[in-house]
Amino acid sequence: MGLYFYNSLTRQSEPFRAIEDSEVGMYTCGPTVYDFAHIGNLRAYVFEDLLRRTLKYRGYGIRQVMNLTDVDDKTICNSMQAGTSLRDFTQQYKDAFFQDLDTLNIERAEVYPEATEHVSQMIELVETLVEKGYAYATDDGCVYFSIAQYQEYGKLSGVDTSELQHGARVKHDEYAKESVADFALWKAWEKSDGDVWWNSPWGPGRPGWHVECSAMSMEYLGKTFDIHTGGMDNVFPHHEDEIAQSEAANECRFVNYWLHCSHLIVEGKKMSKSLGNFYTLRDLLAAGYSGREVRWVLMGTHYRQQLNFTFQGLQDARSALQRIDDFVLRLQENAAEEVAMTDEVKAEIERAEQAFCSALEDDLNISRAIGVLFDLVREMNRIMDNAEIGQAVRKRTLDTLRTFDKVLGCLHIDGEQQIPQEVQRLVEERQEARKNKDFQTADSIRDQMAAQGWIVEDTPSGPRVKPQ
RNA sequence: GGCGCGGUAGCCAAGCGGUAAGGCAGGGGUCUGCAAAACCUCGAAUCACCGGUUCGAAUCCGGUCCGCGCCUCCA
Repeated sequence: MGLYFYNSLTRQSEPFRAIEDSEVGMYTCGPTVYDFAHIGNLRAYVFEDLLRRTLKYRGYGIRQVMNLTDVDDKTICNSMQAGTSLRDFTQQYKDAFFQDLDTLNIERAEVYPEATEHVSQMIELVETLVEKGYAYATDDGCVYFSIAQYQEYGKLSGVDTSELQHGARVKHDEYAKESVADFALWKAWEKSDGDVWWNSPWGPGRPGWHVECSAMSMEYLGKTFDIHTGGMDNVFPHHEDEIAQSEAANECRFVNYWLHCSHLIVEGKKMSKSLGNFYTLRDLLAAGYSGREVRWVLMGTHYRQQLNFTFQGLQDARSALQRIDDFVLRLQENAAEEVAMTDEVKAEIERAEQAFCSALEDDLNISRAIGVLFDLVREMNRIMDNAEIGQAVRKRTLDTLRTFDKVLGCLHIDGEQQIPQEVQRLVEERQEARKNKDFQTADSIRDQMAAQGWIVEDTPSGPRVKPQ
């Protein structure tokens, strides 16, 4: 059927057509590095990783750009409170961010531009907008984008600028804006900014938030590119403003497909520090969960669906992954003899591969894809229960799982688990005892192994050893 | 107030006009020295509720209730 995405811009599912198949340009809104990422942020990054991996799986080349916002109000404020330079302050969270990506097995983007390294490009963009009459400078040294000048403003979010609720969180008197909906492209230096400022044609100051993504996407992906993603909350104003800036300045389409990911709630409630249900990845690791368990949970719900993150869900993930691990282990056991692949097996595998792919093609329907995976696990287990299967089938099935894992990124197929000699010796001793019908000794050896973190299971073809 | 999303078994979650995938948990069974794993099997008589459209609706339309999001820098 081909790849389909739900495009926020048109509010419907559309077939994906890349500008160039060899390299899909993708801009994914990245972290503001003033704190550790929380699981809500990470859900978005996992979603973007799934998107990236699915595109690759379908044969596209990728050029993904993810910005690191290392200057904004909060970042400046927090760094001053911490008494460190903006650079040192953000560096620790940049490092933490990449650690989190690794823990969740999120593939690296091709480029991670930092806002503070691209201020000159942002200034250029603002200058262009001023020249073209889309932006105006005020007496206090700020520059604003004039919504009134840009006819199509609101086309992404559907907001009617004339009906924007005034005053909710804006201090009217703070800025000399022509219209409340106008947004800052350049913010004049204030005392609270400390030593954080850059020179500009409008005096010292720093770029507005929205302009960074327009300038950096243009720098690394060109004026028009394929996909732009982010959280639902970015639709307005952030992405709306990006469209306005970019299309006004470049006089061409900015982005072809906008994909937005829904938020998550925790144990049925909105995640918030005051409710005590606010978690970073570190919190979950400290509680004994692994990165892949967290990845499984964050990935398992369709990205446009609100995800209910629960500790029960993490437990469930552990069990589900264990089921797959056991299946992989079973496939990896040496088959005594070569048994040809039957048509039944071949058909089963091909059907699974086909169904897995078409599920993902349908706007990344991961839940359906995972269902296909488990269908395959059950069918192949059934086949193995009923007949001896040979190496060819095992290899073919493992290859299929490897292919699935290119997208899922959390199956353990080729990680070699070395069984310590000591444990191996216990297994042999236990086998000896079992042969002599000395089950008391056999069971006590099993307990001994368990104490060392190893499980032994008896199968028709001999003992199977796996870590606890 | 404006705009938008969602409510499916004990829990998580697909399905979005043709009679309810999958995972976890639970009951029963097969296998096993015992286990474990695996397989088989049982389980939704309100798919939030009320109307409507249709031969047929969890799926479409209208209303109600509940949860959630955005409305100036929050994924």
